[in-house]
Amino acid sequence: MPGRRLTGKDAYHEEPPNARNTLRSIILGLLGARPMTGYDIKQAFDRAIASYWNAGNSQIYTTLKALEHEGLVESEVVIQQHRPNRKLYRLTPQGQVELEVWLQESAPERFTKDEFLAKLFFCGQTSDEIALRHLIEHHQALEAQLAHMEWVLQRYTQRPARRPHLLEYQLLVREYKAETLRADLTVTERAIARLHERIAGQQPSGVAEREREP
Amino acid sequence: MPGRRLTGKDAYHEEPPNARNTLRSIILGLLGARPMTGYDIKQAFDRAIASYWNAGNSQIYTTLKALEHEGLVESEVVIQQHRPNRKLYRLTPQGQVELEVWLQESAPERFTKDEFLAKLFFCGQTSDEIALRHLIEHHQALEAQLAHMEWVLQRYTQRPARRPHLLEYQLLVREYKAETLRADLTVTERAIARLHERIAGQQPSGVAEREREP
DNA sequence: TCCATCATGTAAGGTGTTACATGATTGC
DNA sequence: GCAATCATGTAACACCTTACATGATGGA
Repeated sequence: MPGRRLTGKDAYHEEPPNARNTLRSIILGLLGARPMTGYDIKQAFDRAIASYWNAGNSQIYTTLKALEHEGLVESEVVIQQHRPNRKLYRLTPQGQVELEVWLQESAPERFTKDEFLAKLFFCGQTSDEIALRHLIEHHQALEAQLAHMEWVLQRYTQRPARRPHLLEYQLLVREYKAETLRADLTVTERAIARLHERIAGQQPSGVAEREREP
Repeated sequence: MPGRRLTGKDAYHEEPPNARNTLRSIILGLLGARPMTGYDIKQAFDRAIASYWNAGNSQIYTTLKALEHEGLVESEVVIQQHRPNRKLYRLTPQGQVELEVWLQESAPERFTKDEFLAKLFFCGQTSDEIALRHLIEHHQALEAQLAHMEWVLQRYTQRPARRPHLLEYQLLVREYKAETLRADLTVTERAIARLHERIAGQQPSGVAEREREP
């Protein structure tokens, strides 16, 4: 065990200038509510957080190990009879502190990446039909996202809720995201309608085999 | 001209299963409109694309090199008198093809990452005052984004525009993004108002250690 | 029998960010 | 004199994704 006396990270860790560490903070946040396994955390992502952050198992398990190595979380193996054992993680006091620091820091507003918009931006270089297809597919995806959110919302609000105060902000985020989705749906619909019109109006001579309203 | 019969890359390139290559495609898209230098491309990002994609110089210049190495773009050095020379890139026919393929592919809808929402989600574990601060800062950031978009919009639409068809979709994306921003502003304002009320209503007494629910 | 769920991971490789390096010209 | 603009890059490293590996239980 090399260099154990130095409390692990403080001595030669030095927080690289490059680290954003959002995933770590999210995991700390989840563990702040209750002890969880890697599996639980993955489910939390898929059920509640996926629409604005996500992570694969590989990232989750390795991050948990790193956090434990740094003393921010600790684990305990819960032996089970008819299923694989669970490795249950919980925050240490240090982890609690780190979480509080993160919650108080302002989040730097970094641009978000959106491949759909990036592609749409260049659609002037291809045909309107293709652009229309992208818009329609995007519309479907937005509807699916909204549906998923509402589906999960029910499973959430039916149970009495362990800590109503925690739930409040979770619902706020949900509302925020839902509102954004609805706005996106509206703009997308408007764009689809406009494109439909344009395409119908400009090609009275049949191109391939598309039919249109008399 | 080495290995021309094999169309260049097919032979030993093999496209790793892991590659999304969005940045490359965006650069191809920009060069599809007109020849550009790395510097021009960076400006295009900052001016037009930054709200849904961005890249640092390092990524741009290395990607341009990679693209040239693969034969999708070619460059020519333009000598200048009183400034550094410009290395002007343009699409090759191959690059044109790759761009068209990308424009036709459906964009997989991947979740977007939003550190602000992630943090807000956990704000039940800290004080309402801190949450309020985050919301206010976020509101300011949203307004700044909108302002920037409108500022750029003017410089754009004043000039007669080289190719109006290209501009159309660029304006659509802008409209889309602006609409989203306005929706976000509205939800944020609503949340701020609610929080203000709550905070005002619940603490006629001291601030320090709150804890109670009558 | 086949598939989904529970549960924990490793390996490989692409993507993105920050910091650093250079250097002339123009405007305040 | 100082800062911004023009212009091109490299190095280091953190972050994220995909694919792969394992194995029992319980239901259709």
